[in-house]
Amino acid sequence: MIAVSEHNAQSDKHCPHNAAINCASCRLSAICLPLALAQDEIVQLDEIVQRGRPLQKGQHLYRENDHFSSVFAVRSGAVKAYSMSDSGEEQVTGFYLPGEILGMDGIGHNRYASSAVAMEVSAICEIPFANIEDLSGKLPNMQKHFFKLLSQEIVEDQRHITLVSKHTAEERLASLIVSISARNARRNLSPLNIRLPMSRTDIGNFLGLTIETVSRVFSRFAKQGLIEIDKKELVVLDIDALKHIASLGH
Amino acid sequence: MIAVSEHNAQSDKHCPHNAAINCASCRLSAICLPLALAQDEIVQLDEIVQRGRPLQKGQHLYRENDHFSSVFAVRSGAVKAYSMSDSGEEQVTGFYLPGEILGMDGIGHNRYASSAVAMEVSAICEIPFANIEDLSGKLPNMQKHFFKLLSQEIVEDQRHITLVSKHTAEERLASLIVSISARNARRNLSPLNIRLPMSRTDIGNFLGLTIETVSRVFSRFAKQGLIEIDKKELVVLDIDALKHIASLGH
DNA sequence: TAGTTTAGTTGACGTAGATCAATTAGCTAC
DNA sequence: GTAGCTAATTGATCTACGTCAACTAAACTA
Repeated sequence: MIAVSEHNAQSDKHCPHNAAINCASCRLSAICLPLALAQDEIVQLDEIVQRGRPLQKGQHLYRENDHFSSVFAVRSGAVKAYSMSDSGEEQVTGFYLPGEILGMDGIGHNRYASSAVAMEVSAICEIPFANIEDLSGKLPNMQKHFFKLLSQEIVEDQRHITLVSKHTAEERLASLIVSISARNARRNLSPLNIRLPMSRTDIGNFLGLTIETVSRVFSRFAKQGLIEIDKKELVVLDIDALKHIASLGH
Repeated sequence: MIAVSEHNAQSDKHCPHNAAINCASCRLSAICLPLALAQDEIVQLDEIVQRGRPLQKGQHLYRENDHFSSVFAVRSGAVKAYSMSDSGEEQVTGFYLPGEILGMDGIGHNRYASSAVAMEVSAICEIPFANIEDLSGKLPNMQKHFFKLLSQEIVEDQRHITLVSKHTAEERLASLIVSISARNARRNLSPLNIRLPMSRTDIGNFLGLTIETVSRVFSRFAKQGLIEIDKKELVVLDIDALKHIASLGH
């Protein structure tokens, strides 16, 4: 585990990835804790959250089959979760942006079902699950919050199943762009000027497409005037058109 | 809601779908509550479980966007969950066999994200979620159990994403056969003589394939001597070969 | 500054599975 | 009985996307 608190005072100063030092003042709390948690409840949660030194690009937060002990909230940067099939192939199961929570797939069998790796320098909050369980027993709102979080991930995954099993390449990619745009908006970032933290390979893997198809569809969208794209810099020119494409049946 | 308790004493006698009248004596409890629940804890759960009259084939347990109030355990029969995309297309999100629990996708937004319909005459236990929350606050084991259930569904869904986005038609169908076989075995039914409760259309929809492809792959498996199939009666002749196919990379 | 590596783009071609269509086998109705 | 369903099978053809391959442009290094 890399994200646990280490007291390296040096790197903890003046670093944009260490802006928040507690949940109550974290400007992401509205996403991370979309809550009916009272002020004192947040304080209690705050006490169990561990904040580590930023993860460098390529560093793992946890690996598939590691013993499960914590869930994690992304504070800054971006994290990719992926699992290996028996046959050794990688499947990207999700991208996690600031305010989002990952690692909940480990609860069921006390082992993580996926690995998580930073796609860029990232700050992470670690929340030991045993403490969440304790706190949930005492605070009904907390319990409810985590039941909801888990349930929402189920719904998301089922939407993703529909996406990859019934939709065309254009619909899948449009859907991802719209999703990232919406998640940027939630954090008060521009929904139209996006920096994609993931590679084409990751996008393709996540969407069940090859890298070549991803590249071609980006080019096609650009040619149609829906986006401008240069490497990882994406400008959305016609979000409505993309939403329309994303919601088409196949 | 159809499955709530109605006191129709008539139909509740001598019916194979009403064998168990409480959780403690239900022979499915090992699956439904794969638990560290103590005897008295099971009794407390038992008190909140409502057992209704059997659902007829085609009857709904709940519908997408219905107000969420309960999760459901299948006691006998088989249930299909599906959702409608914006474009009006059906996506089968899961098949639920005796001992399995459905409806948890409703927790996140207080509305079911899918509809659930009986594929054959089915007996269902309804468990009001508010009571689960109460009980979970009091019984840490109960809380843990439901956290696990939700997490396991996430893991299952992610496996399914891999299946439909990275595997061939043969691998998908072999995987489904192996899954149903294993779930039969868990209930002490034959893992080799299977009655499929779902139509070819449902299978195809679940696996992201057309009905024709499903039919062709069944025929191919039969020709290769891996199975015998006649309508919904499936005999598995070579489970190891099917497991091998199911675990191949594409 | 050239030399290597890595990420991405674009084109030509092949294929798994979709689509379209015809046929069969139960079922229910009357 | 036979007319009218619906579910499933099988064959012939089509196509979206994968595969293979060539090329470009950053970024890394020595």
